[in-house]
Amino acid sequence: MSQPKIRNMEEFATVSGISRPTVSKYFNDPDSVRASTRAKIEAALEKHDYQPNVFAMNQNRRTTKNIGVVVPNLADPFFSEIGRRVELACIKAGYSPILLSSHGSPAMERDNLASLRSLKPAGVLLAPFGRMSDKDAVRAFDEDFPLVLFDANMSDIGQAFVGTDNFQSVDLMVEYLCRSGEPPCFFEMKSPTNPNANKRRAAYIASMERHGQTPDILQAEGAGWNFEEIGSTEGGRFLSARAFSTNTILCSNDRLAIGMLSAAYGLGLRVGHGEECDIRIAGHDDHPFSRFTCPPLTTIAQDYEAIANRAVSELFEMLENEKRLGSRSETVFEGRLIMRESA
Amino acid sequence: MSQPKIRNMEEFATVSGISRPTVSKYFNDPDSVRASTRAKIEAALEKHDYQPNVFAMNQNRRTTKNIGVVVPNLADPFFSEIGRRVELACIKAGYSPILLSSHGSPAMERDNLASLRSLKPAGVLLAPFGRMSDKDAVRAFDEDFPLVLFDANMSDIGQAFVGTDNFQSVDLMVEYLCRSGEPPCFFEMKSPTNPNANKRRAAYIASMERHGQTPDILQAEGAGWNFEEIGSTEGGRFLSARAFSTNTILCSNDRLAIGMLSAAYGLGLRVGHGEECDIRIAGHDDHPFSRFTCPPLTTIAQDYEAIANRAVSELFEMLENEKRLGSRSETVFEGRLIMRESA
DNA sequence: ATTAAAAATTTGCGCGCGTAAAAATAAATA
DNA sequence: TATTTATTTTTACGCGCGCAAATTTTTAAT
Repeated sequence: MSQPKIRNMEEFATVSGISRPTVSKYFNDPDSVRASTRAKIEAALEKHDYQPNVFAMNQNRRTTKNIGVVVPNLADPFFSEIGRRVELACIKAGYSPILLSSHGSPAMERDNLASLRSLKPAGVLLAPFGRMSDKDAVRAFDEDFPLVLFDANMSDIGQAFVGTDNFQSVDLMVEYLCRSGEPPCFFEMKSPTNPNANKRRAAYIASMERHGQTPDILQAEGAGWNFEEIGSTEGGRFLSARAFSTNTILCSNDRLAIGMLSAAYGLGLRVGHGEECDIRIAGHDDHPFSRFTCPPLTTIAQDYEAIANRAVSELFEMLENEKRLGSRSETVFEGRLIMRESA
Repeated sequence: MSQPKIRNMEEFATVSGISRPTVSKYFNDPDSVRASTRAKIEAALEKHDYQPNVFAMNQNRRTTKNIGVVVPNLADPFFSEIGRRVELACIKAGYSPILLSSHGSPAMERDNLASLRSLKPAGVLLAPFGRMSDKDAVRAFDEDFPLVLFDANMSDIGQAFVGTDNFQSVDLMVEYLCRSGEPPCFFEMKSPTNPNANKRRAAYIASMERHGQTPDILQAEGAGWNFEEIGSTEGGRFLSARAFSTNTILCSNDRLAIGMLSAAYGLGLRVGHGEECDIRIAGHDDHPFSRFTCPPLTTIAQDYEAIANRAVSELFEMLENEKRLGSRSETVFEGRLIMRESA
């Protein structure tokens, strides 16, 4: 922080006693210059607080240090949580993450990818809508940039996918519920926005049959992202109509379960696994608030940290190898059963 | 979408039959060129899908079209909601919002402002931590860029502030609670991270005294952003110690209230305003999930939409006038009482 | 038709940096 | 010390566009 303000890299190179191209090299990778040179530059940095012009830097670069991160909806705590972890992992690796939410709209997902194009990102981490996504747009993007999908898979798109093993996680829950009481019914959205929902339904059916039970699936009308609202309204309707064949309900995700809990409360039903309880309700995802529902929600915890870290490391591996791998990798982490009072 | 790909503005100008500087002018403001010229350019755009290089554009521009939006914590639904609305309002106005979360850390708030500097934003909308913020950094930023604060105020920083009138909103709640039952105690964090918390405490005291009641404030130990956790643990402790002087508790915000509800449930207390209930619990903010708590939470709704829109319009007014206004404007919107079952 | 105003073009410079190739220097090895 | 190897410097060019001043063309008004 001295008087004469540094205006550009040329001036900074002068005051640090190093040539400009070398300084440029330093900023692209501090380890690529000799230790003594690096020390000189960093000494100068202490005094003069110069930082290269981002726009000029990226103009001629083949690839920038930008990493695009696109999630379907930041208002959903699941995505805000996983987005946060991805963001931090990128910063830690020396990249500039750009976190974009599609606000629940597949059209905006397309727009977000278009915006990212102009930022020449080194790579992109995308949690796609899935079936609702503009498949052509995503595929085209995949061809132009290193792309890693997380949370929701799309067949043959992206160099890698990282998510949760829904079959394992749902089976874990079904097994627990069957063992500890009546077998679960399954409550979900009629037209789910997310491919995981379909996998969970399939997993539920398979798991129930394996346990010699008959699957019972109830689907809520309604579209959009107001899952709590839908869970409450439609779930309440089913509850008061006694539409569930058993006293145990497995919801496709925690947000539906939270709505269902609200409906049960409104109907005066006692939720839980105690003797005096009327029904059991379980969810999936370990939503940040599911610890504080009444009663606390039994659910499956996805390993946010592992998913985020693996997605990032998959991408960075691609970036280092500089070339697309021949094979597409799919990584799924196991879910953990979180036993609380609701089931 | 034709064969010969357009590489730069020069080429695009050629195919559209317009000179490059005029095309440049068009991209900076489509209305600044003659209608016939605009038509020609847009016709060419249909065929050739060219878009200017963002980095080259911003390199020499005095001011970019970037708008920085910084919130303390996107994991908090309040900020994710208001951030979303601000983002959309910016896009609508033809700007490029860059939404940054400080993840609960004032140090990252400082870093975020530093990152924004290098993006030469046309203006910045900041929801600061307040007392915890790096005041010097924010003030310095204010001197270099058009800055509008929202949600939390900092005296004499920013050209404008937009938020909620805590005195009005808390008074509304206190008045309702006093009228409909026992006067409220006040539950809050001992060391709040947000200036609104202090205003709400002061508002509570003032309002209670106006109603001829004695204020009773209980403060929870603990720091950080796990408000539900703190509300549950500390709130539960106070509840079981019968530390509250009345049966009515006004929480400083909804997240604390959600924790408190969870604690009350654990203790077997019936929450609500009915005859058979033990305590009443109320919150503040109309958190997206407060409709689905058990029982649904009585609270104060902040006018997210109005705050976001006003903050954006305040900023854009500054941008148009091109110069800093002499006076600093402060706008606060009234809160609405949302009566549900918890109080 | 003449004039004035508005818009478009031409010309030309420069932004701040990436990058490549060749030359010079330093460090590591024999 | 001589030689090899790794870094750094020099030199030079270009990226894609903003911007300003002067000139020309178009449009509107008289």
